[in-house]
Amino acid sequence: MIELMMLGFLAERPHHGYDLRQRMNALHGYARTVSEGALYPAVSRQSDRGYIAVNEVDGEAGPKRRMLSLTQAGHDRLEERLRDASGFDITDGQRFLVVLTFLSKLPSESDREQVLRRRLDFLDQPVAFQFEDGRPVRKKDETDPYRRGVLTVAGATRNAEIAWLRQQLEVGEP
Amino acid sequence: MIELMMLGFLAERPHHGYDLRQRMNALHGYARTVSEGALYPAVSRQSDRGYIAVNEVDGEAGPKRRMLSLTQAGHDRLEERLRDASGFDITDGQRFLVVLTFLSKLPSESDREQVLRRRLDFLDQPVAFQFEDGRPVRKKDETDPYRRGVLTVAGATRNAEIAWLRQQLEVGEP
DNA sequence: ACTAACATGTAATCTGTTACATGATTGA
DNA sequence: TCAATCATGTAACAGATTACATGTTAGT
Repeated sequence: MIELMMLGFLAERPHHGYDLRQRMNALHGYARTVSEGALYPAVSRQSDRGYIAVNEVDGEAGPKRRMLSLTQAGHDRLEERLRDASGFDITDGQRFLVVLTFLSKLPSESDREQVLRRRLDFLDQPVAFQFEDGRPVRKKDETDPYRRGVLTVAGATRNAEIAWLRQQLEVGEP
Repeated sequence: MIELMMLGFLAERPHHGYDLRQRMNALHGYARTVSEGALYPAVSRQSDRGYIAVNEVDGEAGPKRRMLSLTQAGHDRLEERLRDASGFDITDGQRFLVVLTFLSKLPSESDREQVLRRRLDFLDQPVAFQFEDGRPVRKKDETDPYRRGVLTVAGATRNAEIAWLRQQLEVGEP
C-alpha cells in the first residue's frame, strides 16, 4: 500500500519524504501510521525500479532535502496498479479506499468503472461476514453483545459503500 | 492480529490449524486471508511461548492432525492483550473489530468499558480524516468524486461506530 | 480417474516495526 | 535554553507473502 500511496501523491506534485509520510498518515486519519523505517527503504526501492526521480534540493532553507518526483515509468506503474486492482485491493476495505483516493488518475472512464464494479460485485456477495460452522451468523442469532456490535458496525459500513457504488454506477438492486 | 485471533478462537474451544485458519478468514468475510506460511509459523511461536498446547490426534480419521488448545498462560495472555489494547488496536478499525470480537473474554466489566471508551475517545477527536496543507478536507470542498466517496464511506463508518459505542456506554453527545 | 477440499509444513524473499542516530529550525 | 517539529537515514528483528512440497479423504 505504501507504494500506491507514494505513486499517487507524487502524481499530484513532487514531495519530499517527510511530507509524503505526513500525507500518508493523514489519509487514514492517523489510524495507521507509516514509520521512517518503512518509508525511506520504500523510497529507495521505487527509485531503484525507476518509478521516482530524486533531486537533492539543499541550499535555501534546510541542509538536506530530497525532492521526489514521478517518472514516466512511475506514471505508467500507477495506472497499471489502479487498472489491475484486484485481490486484497478490492476485498480489503482499507486498501480499496486508498485505490479510490487515486482512482481519478486512471484516464479511461470504463477502466475506472470496472474497478468500482469489481468492488460492488465483492460486496454484493451474500454476506460472507462471520461464519460459524459453515453458515453465516445473523445478527439476531448472535447473543454476545460485542459480536452484535461487530455485525452492526460492519453491516453499516458495507451498506454505506454499496449505496455509494450503486449511485456512482447508476445501477439499482441486483 | 493473528496472535489475538488465535488466542481468541482457542479460548472458545480447541481447534486444529486448518480449522483456525478458516475461522480467521471468515472473521473478516474473507476480505483478508491468512496464508499457511503465516499461520503455521505463528502456531510454533505461540507454542514456544507456552500460550498454546499441541496434541497430536492422529488415528481415527486422517493421518496427522494437531489439536491446539489454550494453556493458562495463553488465557492470561489473551486477557492482557485485550485489557491493554492500545495504539493500532484502538485506532485501526479492522483491528478494533477483532478486539471487539473477543472482548467478552475479558472478565472485568470496567476493563471492557475502558476499552470501548478508548475507542470512542479516538473517534470523537475532530475528524482527523484527510488533511491537505494542515486542515481537514470537508466533503463540500472536495471536488474529486472518488475522494468524495472516500469521505462519504469513511464518515458513515465512523458515525455507525460512534452511535453503537455511545449506546453501549450509555453516554450522550460529548 | 480426477478434482476439490482437508491438513500440515518449509524456504526464499520482501516488507514492516522498533529503536536508534544525526542534525537543523522554530517558538516559548 | 529547551522542547518540538522538521528531515533523513540505518540496523536488528519480527512477521507476512509467495510458492512449493507432501499426503489424505470425499465426491463426481
